[in-house]
Amino acid sequence: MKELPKIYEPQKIENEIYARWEKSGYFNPDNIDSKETYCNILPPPNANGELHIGHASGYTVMDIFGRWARMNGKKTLLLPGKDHAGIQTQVVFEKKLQAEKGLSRQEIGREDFYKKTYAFCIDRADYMRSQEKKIGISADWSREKFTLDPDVLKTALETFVKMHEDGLIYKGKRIINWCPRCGTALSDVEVLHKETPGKLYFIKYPIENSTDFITVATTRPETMLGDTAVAVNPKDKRYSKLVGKNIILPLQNTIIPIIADKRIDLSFGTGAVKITPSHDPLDWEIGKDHKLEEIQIIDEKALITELGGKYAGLTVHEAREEIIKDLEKLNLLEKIEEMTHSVSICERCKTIIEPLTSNQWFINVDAKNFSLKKKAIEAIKKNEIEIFPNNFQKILIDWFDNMRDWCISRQIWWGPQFPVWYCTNSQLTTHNSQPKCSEPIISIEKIDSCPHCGGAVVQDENTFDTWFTSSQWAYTTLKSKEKDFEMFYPTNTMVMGRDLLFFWSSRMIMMSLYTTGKIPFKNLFFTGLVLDKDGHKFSKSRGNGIDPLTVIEKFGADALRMSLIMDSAPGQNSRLYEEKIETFRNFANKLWNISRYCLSQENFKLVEEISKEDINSEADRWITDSLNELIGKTNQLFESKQISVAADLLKTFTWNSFADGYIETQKIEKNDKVLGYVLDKLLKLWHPFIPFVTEHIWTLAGEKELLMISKWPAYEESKQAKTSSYFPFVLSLNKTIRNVRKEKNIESAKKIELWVETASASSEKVILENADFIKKSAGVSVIKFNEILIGGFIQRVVGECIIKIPLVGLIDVELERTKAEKEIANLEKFITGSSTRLGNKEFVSKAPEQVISQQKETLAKKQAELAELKKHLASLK
RNA sequence: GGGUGAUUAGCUCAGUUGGCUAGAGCACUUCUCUUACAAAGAAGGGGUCACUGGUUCGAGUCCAGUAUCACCCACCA
Repeated sequence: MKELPKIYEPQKIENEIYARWEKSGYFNPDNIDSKETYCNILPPPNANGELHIGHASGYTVMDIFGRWARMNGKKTLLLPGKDHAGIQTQVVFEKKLQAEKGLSRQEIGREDFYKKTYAFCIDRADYMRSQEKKIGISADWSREKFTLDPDVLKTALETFVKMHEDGLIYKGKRIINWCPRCGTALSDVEVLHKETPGKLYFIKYPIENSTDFITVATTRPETMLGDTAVAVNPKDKRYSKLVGKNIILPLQNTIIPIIADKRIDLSFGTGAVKITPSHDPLDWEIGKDHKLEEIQIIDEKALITELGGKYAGLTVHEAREEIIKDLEKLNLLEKIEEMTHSVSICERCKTIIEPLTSNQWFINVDAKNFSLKKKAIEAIKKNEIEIFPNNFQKILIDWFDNMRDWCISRQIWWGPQFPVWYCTNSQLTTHNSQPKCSEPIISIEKIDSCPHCGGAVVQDENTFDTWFTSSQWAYTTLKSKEKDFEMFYPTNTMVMGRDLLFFWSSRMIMMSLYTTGKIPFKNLFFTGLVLDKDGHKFSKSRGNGIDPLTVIEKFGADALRMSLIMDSAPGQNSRLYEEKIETFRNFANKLWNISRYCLSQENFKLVEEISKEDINSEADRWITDSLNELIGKTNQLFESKQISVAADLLKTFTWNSFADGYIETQKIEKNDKVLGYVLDKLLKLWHPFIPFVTEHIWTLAGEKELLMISKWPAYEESKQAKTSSYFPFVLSLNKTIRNVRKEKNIESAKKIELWVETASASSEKVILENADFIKKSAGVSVIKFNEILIGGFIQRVVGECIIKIPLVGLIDVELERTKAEKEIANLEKFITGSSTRLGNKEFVSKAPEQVISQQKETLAKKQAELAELKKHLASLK
């Protein structure tokens, strides 16, 4: 056996191991022969940058479940991909274009811009794929998809066609969120709200044919140019007489009505609200119900339109100042109050959103023939999808309940254009003469001329919302091979960050139910956000980012994986920092050294199965039994998706039981077969978490096949002993003796005597059985039971035994007294509590038998210990 | 305004059907380079489980309320 380095060096082996996995072909489910399948479609990162720590976190979770499934013999598919990420990528690439070539997208034109952005994405995707491999994802790269791949896109567009036929899609003028900087409409979820200090302006509107006024309060006085009504609550007695009358809108001098609407809050401002249907969502709703005119006075660049009269061309801000000045001159400004209110901003560029009416494409999410949101709610309520953490279920249902129609058109260039064509003759001909030409033509294939009149056609300028394609990802990816779709859909697991709850998970559920009639995934697992040491989000502006590749280079991929999943429950945020990663680097090294020790044993090899004959000692019984128990618990925890608890359990077993306990013991009582058996199982159990180091050790141990496809350990009930092993007692006995030796500075060559007092026959038996081991490892010459020892000795309590070590002349009476007193205090506290409980009739009558007998047993034991200790204390004078 | 989560050792966090004296890692103190491992080993200190009530024989765990923090949602003009 060649000499192995003391320190595990992940940098030297990880790439090679990944290459072996890939070459083996087992990432591809086609090469696994099984009837059972497992599928996780990986969330596609935006193909415009690089991986960040959040991606690494999600990927780790997915890969852990994936590798677990594969080792359980399932045809396992982790399907990777990339997202074109419409607006975001357009913003990123425009900046790049400007910085590198000094060109705007308008200067190179739509077609060229699209081509260049596409090439950019493909390039980034290549780089990102290499990053994903570094993390160790066992994904099938032969099936990798991009949201704009022709086959993927075709399926997505077919959904659009079908939805259009089913009447779930309409194009109409509605109020939408408009980002003036991005120059596009945004859906509700793409808008953020920010509490901002502002002013509330109270403006007097003169009542027609009267000298009276009605005062309205507004934070946006400039929108009054587009007012078409003033509304009050019908229950508001202050204004009931005015409803039905008209006012003269100042500055514009138009006549508009005073209306009653129950959506108006009596308690806010003056209770009277100016209604601007074109520039406020609620006003738009009210305007629609009252059939009010819509006057667009703000354009798509956030400038006042021609309809704004003398203010035309001003920015919103300028117009506001001018209007306030003019109102003051007219003596129509009653007062200004300071207030904070929430301002809508663009999720991508933080520009203030202008609500305005615009002609956009919408999905009706609550159609009569197929209510997307109701179907989704129904599936969730029936628990067809299990959600981790479970309480996200309610949040999701609430969100669906309040969901409004989904605006799917964007006025950007990057992304799939609507497959909709208009005949250029449609505007020239009357509706009656050529009805069909005025209808839009929906066609996935490119159209050159109008099928009705042969005239020229133009394609709809709009581009799809990114989430329109992403929401179909669960099946568009699989549908490019019909066999895959049949085999893997619905998928087993979806893992995503909690920030995607509304953006993505919700829409995937809706769209999948519509298109396939089935849920997209059976399990929906949310990861929390990864934060820095102080609990802040990682961000470029804060400069606190942790680059996954740097971490991998420094500590290894295994350490990164562990640090991302440990100490975190589903949906909970977790923190990441170097010291934490270091502890898992240290753990990988520990496992490495454990293995190094094992491999250094003569004739060592990994052992798949052992029989009863192979178990020689109490230590062997204990470790194999504990291991079996560990396997059982690990499997349960995997089933319930508690991987961090499972990893914690594995770590405790590996470090404390196996390394510190069994290996130390077995240096004296060798049993390489058990050693090989435990290591075999541990490498398998650890593999999903830390695939690189385990695979490496596996190979060094002489295994020819890959660990990645080895058989996952099964709990064997028949093997499990009825009672737990006494061996931990031997270990602690040993430890206590060694500790005494150390305290008293007894040189290792000097043997000591061990006098044991115990009423427990089983303890005595165990000590006798392990006498050789105790003698050798603790330097004991002779062991005596229940004999009277006179003279100086040190006394300790171990389990059900009092041990005495004669050490004439070496006893520090003061120290011994202190120790004894402290222990006595502890015991008395426990005994008091325990006796009180046992004296309580209710406890005795109501608690389960097992709890009571256990309590009694412990109490008796502790009382005996206490008596001994008191005797001992008395002897120490 | 509505909702969710958090609150356990100096720090970061586990603790899933309520049951022996509440755990881990890091940090700290003391000792040890003993041939798997100093990225380690041994020993040790450190906690009224945010607060107040309730249910229960028994509560870190269940219920109600309070406080502080974080996040999310919302058409507060």
